[in-house]
Amino acid sequence: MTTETHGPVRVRFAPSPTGFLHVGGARTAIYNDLLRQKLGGAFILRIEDTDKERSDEAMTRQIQSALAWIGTVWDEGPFLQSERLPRHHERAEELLAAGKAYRCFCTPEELDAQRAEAQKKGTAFRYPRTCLRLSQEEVEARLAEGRTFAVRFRMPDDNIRFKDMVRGDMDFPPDALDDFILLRSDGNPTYHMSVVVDDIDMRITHVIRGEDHLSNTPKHIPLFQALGGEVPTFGHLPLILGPDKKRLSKRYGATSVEEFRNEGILPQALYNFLALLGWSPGDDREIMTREEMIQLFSVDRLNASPAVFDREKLLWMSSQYMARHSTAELMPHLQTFLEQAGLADADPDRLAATLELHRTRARTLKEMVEQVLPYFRESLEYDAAACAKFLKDPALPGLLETLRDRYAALPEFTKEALEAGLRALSEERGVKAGVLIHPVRMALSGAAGGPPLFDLVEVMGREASRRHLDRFVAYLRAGNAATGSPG
RNA sequence: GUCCCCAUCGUCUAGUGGUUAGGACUCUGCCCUUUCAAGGCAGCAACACGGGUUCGAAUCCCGUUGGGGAUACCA
Repeated sequence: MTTETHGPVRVRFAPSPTGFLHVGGARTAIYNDLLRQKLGGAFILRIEDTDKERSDEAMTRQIQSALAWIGTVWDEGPFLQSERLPRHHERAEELLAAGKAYRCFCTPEELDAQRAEAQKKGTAFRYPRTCLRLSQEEVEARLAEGRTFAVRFRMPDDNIRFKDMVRGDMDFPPDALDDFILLRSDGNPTYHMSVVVDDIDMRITHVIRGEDHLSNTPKHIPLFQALGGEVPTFGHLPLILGPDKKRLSKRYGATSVEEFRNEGILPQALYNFLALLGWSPGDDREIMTREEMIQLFSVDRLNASPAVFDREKLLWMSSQYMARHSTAELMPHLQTFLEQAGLADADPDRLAATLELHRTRARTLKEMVEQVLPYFRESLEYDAAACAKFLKDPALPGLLETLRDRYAALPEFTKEALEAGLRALSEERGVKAGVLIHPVRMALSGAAGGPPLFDLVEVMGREASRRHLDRFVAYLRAGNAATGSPG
C-alpha cells in the first residue's frame, strides 16, 4: 500500500502441519521469500504443531519438501513450536505476575451460554470480564478449592491501529476485541500466545500472512507490547478463490503443491504463477525467473482483492516454461514420470530425442512423457477415425510398402534423406507428399498430429520404422477387407 | 446475527482526476506449415449499481448490492 519497507528483514512462514501445503500457503511463503531475498535478512520456517491431534510429523516433512520444491529458501528452522511450549508458558506467567493477564474461572459451559445469549440479541459476544473483577481473596478461595482456570489477556481499552502493508490503515475499536485466552485450563498456551512469543524471540520484523489472520492482529499487537517486544509490520493477503468465488476447494481439482507436482507442473512455473496471483511487477511482464521477481518485488504492489485460481493459465505458464528449458534441464523433473511410464531404462539418447520432439507440444511434464510413450511400444493403436480416409485408398498399402523398402535401404537414416526419399516417391507416382506423409505419421505414432514427420521417422529409427510400416499396411489391408470394398 | 475486508473484460491484472481503459489466459479468425503444437497478426470482451465532490471521475466520499474473512480454552 504505502508502507516504506527497506531491509534487512526477518520474516517467517508458519504453517500448521495438518495437511499438504495448500497453494494459498505456498503463495504466502513465496511473498515472504521474495521480500527476504529482495531486502536481505532471514526467512524463518516455523511449524505450528501445537495442536497435536491434528498435527502429523509426516506432514511436517511433506511441507518442507513442497516449499523446497517450489523454490523458496529459508535461512533458519524449521523450528517446531511444540518444543517451545515451556517458553510460551513462562512468558504467560510473567504477564500474570505483572497484572497484564488474569485468571478466569468461568467454565466453557458458562461461556457458551453467554455466547448463545449474545447471538440471540444480535450483538457481538465479548467476554464480560467477570473474573477480572474478582478480588484477591476470591481468587485465592477458588484456587484453594482446586478450581481450574484459564489465563486471559487484559486487553487495553483503546483503539488498536496499525498500517497493513497491503490494506493500509486499520483501526479496530476496543468493543470489537475481548480478553482472549493465553493459557488454557490445562495449562497449554493458545495459538495467540505461542505466535507472539515466537515472533518476539525470533525477532520477526515483517509478518505476511493470510487474510484469515487479519482479525487476530489487533489481539497480537497489544500482546507484543505487553511482552515488551517490537511490533512487526503486518501484511494480510487475500485468499485464493475457486471458480465459484469461494475459498479454493478440492471440488475443482488440485489445491496442494503436492498435487501440482504430481500433475507434472514445473516448480518454476508454479512459483511464477502463484507470485502473480495477487502481485504484479507493474509492467506487462509475466514470465519471470525468481531472480527477476526478487528484483521487481515490492509489498506496495500486493493486491488487496482476492484472486480466482485459473488452472488454464497455470497450464499455459507450465507450457511456456517447458518451451524455454532444454530437455537436459527438464530431465531431473521428468524422472518420476518416466519411472511411472516404465521408461526409466529406455535408451537415454533416444529418450532425449523423443522428449525434445514433444517439449513444445505438452503442457505438463506428465503429458510430455505420455506423448513419448508410443515411441517405445512394439505396436500401436491407430486413431480409427483419422484412419478412415486412408482405408479408402486401395493404392496406399502398395505405396507404403515401396517407401518402407526404400527407407530400409537408405544409406543414411537422417531426416534429410528420409524427406528426399519420400518426396521422390511421391513425384514418381504423381501423388502429393501429404498422401504419404499423413499415413506414415499414423503408422509410426498412431496419431493424426504430432512432430514434423521426418524428425519423427529419424528418431524412431530404421528398424522400428520398418516394423511399424509393416503393421500399418497389414492394418489397412485388413480394414479394406472388412469394409468389403469391391475390387 | 455482529464485526472487518474486497469490487476494471469469463479469469489474472495495468491504471492512483483528463487514456481510443493497456497487457496476459481462454475463445474465434487469418498467416506460417506435411499434421499437431509453438510463433506472428487480428477480433470478441470490463470500470457492479445509485448518489454526491469536481470544469472533468474507473480513479475521491457516502450508500446499495454482491463476494470473502472473523466471530473457540483450533491454528
